[in-house]
Amino acid sequence: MSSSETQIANQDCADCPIRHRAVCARCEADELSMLEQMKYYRSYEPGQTVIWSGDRMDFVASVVEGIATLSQTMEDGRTQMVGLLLPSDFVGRPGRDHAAYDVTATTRLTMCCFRRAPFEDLMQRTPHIGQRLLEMTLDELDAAREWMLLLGRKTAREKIASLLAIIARRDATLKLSATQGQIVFDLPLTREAMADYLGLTLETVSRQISALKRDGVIELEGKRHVTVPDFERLMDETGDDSDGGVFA
Amino acid sequence: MSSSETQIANQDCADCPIRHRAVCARCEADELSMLEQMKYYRSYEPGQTVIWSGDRMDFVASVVEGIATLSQTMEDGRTQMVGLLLPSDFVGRPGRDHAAYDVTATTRLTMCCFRRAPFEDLMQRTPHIGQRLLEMTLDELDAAREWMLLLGRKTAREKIASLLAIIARRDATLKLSATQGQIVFDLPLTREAMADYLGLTLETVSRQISALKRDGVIELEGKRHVTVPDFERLMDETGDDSDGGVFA
DNA sequence: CGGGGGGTTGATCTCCTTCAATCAACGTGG
DNA sequence: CCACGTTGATTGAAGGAGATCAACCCCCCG
Repeated sequence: MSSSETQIANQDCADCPIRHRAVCARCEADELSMLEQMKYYRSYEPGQTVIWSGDRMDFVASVVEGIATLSQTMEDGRTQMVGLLLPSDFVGRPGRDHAAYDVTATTRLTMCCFRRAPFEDLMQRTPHIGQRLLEMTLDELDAAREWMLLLGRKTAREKIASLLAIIARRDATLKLSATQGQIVFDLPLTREAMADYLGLTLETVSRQISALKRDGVIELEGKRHVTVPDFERLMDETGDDSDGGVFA
Repeated sequence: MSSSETQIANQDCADCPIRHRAVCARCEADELSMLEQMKYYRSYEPGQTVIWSGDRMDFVASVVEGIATLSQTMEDGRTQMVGLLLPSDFVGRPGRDHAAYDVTATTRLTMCCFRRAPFEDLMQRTPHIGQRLLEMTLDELDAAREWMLLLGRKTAREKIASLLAIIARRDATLKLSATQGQIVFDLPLTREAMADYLGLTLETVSRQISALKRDGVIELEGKRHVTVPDFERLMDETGDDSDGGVFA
């Protein structure tokens, strides 16, 4: 546990923004109240480390608000992001008492935490939690495999386009706007974080973003505010086939 | 379903080589007999495709014997392996009726199959299956993330060394021999398959294997038979830190 | 003997990294 | 209020790791 995190008041599960998508999504009223009793919130500032790889981890948690990254670092400092944690995503692994990755807040972050032992205990008695966690883990596995294709086979330009497309699509779904035509959003990551995610250097990231701007695929206002005039055009740059991705 | 696969006689679950490690690992006698009633075996020849990405998939299965690969291909032919399926590994996703990846046998392959609907049905009533599947999926997710680090940040030489180390270690555990000092094993993959796994070209794979041989890290007899005179030396070439990997 | 699959090696090219300078935005202390 | 340092980003020049294109080898099999 890091020193400068803040402990904040619990919110009612009924009003929780991630109620229908997190590990608790399938829980009945009685199951939910069990979780409600044991939950507690923690918040972190942008840039703050939630946990270091190898640290003892006595809790599991759901991201309620904000964005965090999951990353691995080699001895010589090379680092690779292995996951982007968005609201409703789950942190920690039942049955594992040490963190396997570094978890870092990139924006202000609020997490809904459960001490590990009681959570695992409840999971044994509540199939709904395990079922939902399985579903979420399978989704993460698909995402990880999609990322393996990106890391192993895509060009720098395709990597950038793919990342932008993913963020754009996520943002559009969140705002309930259409994923076609013009899309506007803010980048939640620094150039360095993007580089760590994409297996590139930050200079290459910067150059490719400039190139996409020069070619009219995107427009930039400041460093972070992005306008995609034609989402289809962006998709063409990702190298993915035109249809819906994993499900052909 | 491919045309030239063979249907073979069922084996008794009690004698099954993967009984204690597959999805069925935690099942009680009664649960096991339910699975036993619905299971059927299929075999495939080396090089044969088990299923194509996008195909309808009416079954799930466990690998009983042999090795298969899970891979993704882009329209222009670039392909990336996203998983290596070894005995006891699970194929297919409950709740998904189309394959998300190409599955190909690299050796002669035997799978223990279950039709999807009855399997999902049983899974609802049998928490032991879901629990074990969750555990296995979490392991796969860890493996995928380790592979992301390899694909995104390791050099060609480190990639080859890492792959050799993984195969060597797996082989040693299988033979119950020590993972230190001299290790001998056979490569289950062609140079091309290795390239697809590592995000390299087959030429680079060949060159780096030659380099490791030249430097005395490995010895080759034929194209496939490998001797690692000093496993620690090989580990030094992987770029991973000396201690146990994911669990620091 | 011919042919093909799998593998090695060489020459060249290119995309991305590396190293470095520069810039804009921002905060801070004299 | 301005000099200064810091952080995040852009851009340039040079170099290198790995890709690409191509020739050739080995071995098995029909």
